[in-house]
Amino acid sequence: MVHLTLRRRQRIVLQNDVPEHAFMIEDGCLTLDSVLPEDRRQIMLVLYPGDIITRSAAPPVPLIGFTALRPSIVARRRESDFVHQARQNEGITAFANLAARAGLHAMSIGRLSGEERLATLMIEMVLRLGQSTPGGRTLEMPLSRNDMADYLALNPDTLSRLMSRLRSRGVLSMPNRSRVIVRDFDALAKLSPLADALHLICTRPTPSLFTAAKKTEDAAC
Amino acid sequence: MVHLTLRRRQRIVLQNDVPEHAFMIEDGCLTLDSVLPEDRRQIMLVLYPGDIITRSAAPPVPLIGFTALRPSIVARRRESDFVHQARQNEGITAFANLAARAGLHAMSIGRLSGEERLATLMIEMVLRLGQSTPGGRTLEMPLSRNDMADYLALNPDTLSRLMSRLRSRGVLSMPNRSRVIVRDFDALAKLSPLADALHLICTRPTPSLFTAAKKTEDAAC
DNA sequence: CGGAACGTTGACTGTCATCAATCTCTGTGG
DNA sequence: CCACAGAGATTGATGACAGTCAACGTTCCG
Repeated sequence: MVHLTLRRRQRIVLQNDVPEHAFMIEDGCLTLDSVLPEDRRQIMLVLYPGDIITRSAAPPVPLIGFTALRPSIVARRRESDFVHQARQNEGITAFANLAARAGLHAMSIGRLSGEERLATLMIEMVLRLGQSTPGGRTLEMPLSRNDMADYLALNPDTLSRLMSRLRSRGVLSMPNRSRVIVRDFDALAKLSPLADALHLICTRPTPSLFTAAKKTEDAAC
Repeated sequence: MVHLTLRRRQRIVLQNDVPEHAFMIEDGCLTLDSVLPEDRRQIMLVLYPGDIITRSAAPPVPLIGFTALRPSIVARRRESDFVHQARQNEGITAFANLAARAGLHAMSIGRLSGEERLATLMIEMVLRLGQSTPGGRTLEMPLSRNDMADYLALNPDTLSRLMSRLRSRGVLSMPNRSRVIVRDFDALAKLSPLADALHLICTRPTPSLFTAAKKTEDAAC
C-alpha cells in the first residue's frame, strides 16, 4: 500500500493499470471527472474520505481520473489487498454508495432545472462540509466556479447568474471566492427536490447491507 | 433465496426493507427508475442479467425501484447470503460496474446533445441485444418511446424528431414500434463520443479487479 | 503595481420543452 | 374480417431556458 499526497489541482488519470489499483480517499476532497472531445468536461462525483475508486468503478472513457480539490491523501492498494473479508465488506459498501450517488447525480442533471441543480449542490456541500456559525451554515467551497459548472452540467456564465439570484434573494452569501454562507437552509432545501435524498446519503455513515452481513454466519441459499 | 417472476411493466419499489434485500437479475431486462414531483421520471440505468440491485446501491429517493421491460426473473437474497467470499466478489464487481455505468450515463445526460444521447442509447442497445441480420444489426427495443425519453432526459416529442432524423438519414429504421434495425453502425458510432466506452463496458464480461484477487493469497498492507 | 485568472453581466442565439392537432398502430369485439 | 377505440407516435408553432460571445470588473499572485 502506498500513501499519495496530492496537491491542489493535482490529477491522477485512471489508465488501464496492470495490476489495477484501488484508491481510497483518506483525507481531503477530490472529483472524479473526465473530458470529452470539444472540451466538454464532466465531474461525475465529488469524492470524500472513505470513498474508494478503481478503474472498474469508473466509466471507461479515455481521460477519466480524479483531481484533488484541496491537498488530499489517498491510499493506493493493489487488488491482492482485497482478499480479506473486512476489506471486501469495505469495498462492497463503498461501491454501492458510489453507485447510489452517481444515480442521484444523473437524476439531478437530467431532471432538474439549473436553479434546482445549484440548490442541490449547495445542500450537498452544507451537509458534507458545513459548520454552524452565527448567521447561517458556513463552508469552504472546494469547487471553483468552473468546477461547479462542470459538476452541474451548466456553463459558468449561467451558473454565475443563478448564484447572483440566490444571493439577491438572501438564501446565501459569498464573502469571498471560496467561502459560502447559507443564510436560509430551509429556503435552500425547498429549492431542491432531492434535499431529503441528500440528507440520507450524506449523513448515514455507511449503508447497512453488507456491514451487517459479517455478524450472521449462517450458510446461504 | 426467492425467485421472482416479473411481468412486463411490473414494478418493485425499493423500500426501507428490514432486512434489506439484494435483487439479482437472472433473466430479462429492467430499468432502475424513480419519479420526482411534477411527474419527472428518470431512468437511471437499464439492468441486464448479472446485475445486482440493493437499496444501498440505489439513490435514496422515495419512489426508487425497478420496472420490468419484458418478462424477467429476479432472485431476491437476504444480506446474510453475502457472508461467502464468492458472493462478495460477485457483489463487488457488480456494484463497481453499476457505479461505472451510472457515471457514464450522467456524462451522457450532462454533456451530450439530444442526438448524441440517442445515438449512445442505440449503440448500447445494439451491443447488448443486437443480432446480426441481413441489412444491419437488428434488435427488439425493450424501452417504449416514453421510456427512451425518460432514460435520455429528453421529452418524447423531441425524441420523436431525433428518431425521424436518424431514419431519414438511413442510419436506422423501425419496421414496427419495437423493432430497430441499425443499417449503418459506423455512422451511428460516429454520432456518439461515448461509443468506445460503451464497447468496453458492454462487452467485457465483468471487470477484473476483485475476481483476480481471490488467487493471490498474500497478506495485505 | 501590473498582469492573469477568475467572475459578472448584457445581448443575442440555439436547443429543447410545451401544447395541440393529426396520424398510425394494435388489440378487441361485433 | 372489419370497424372501432384508445394508446402511442409524429409534426408544426411557439416559448422558455440555458449557451455563446463580448465587454467589463474583481481578486489574487508574483
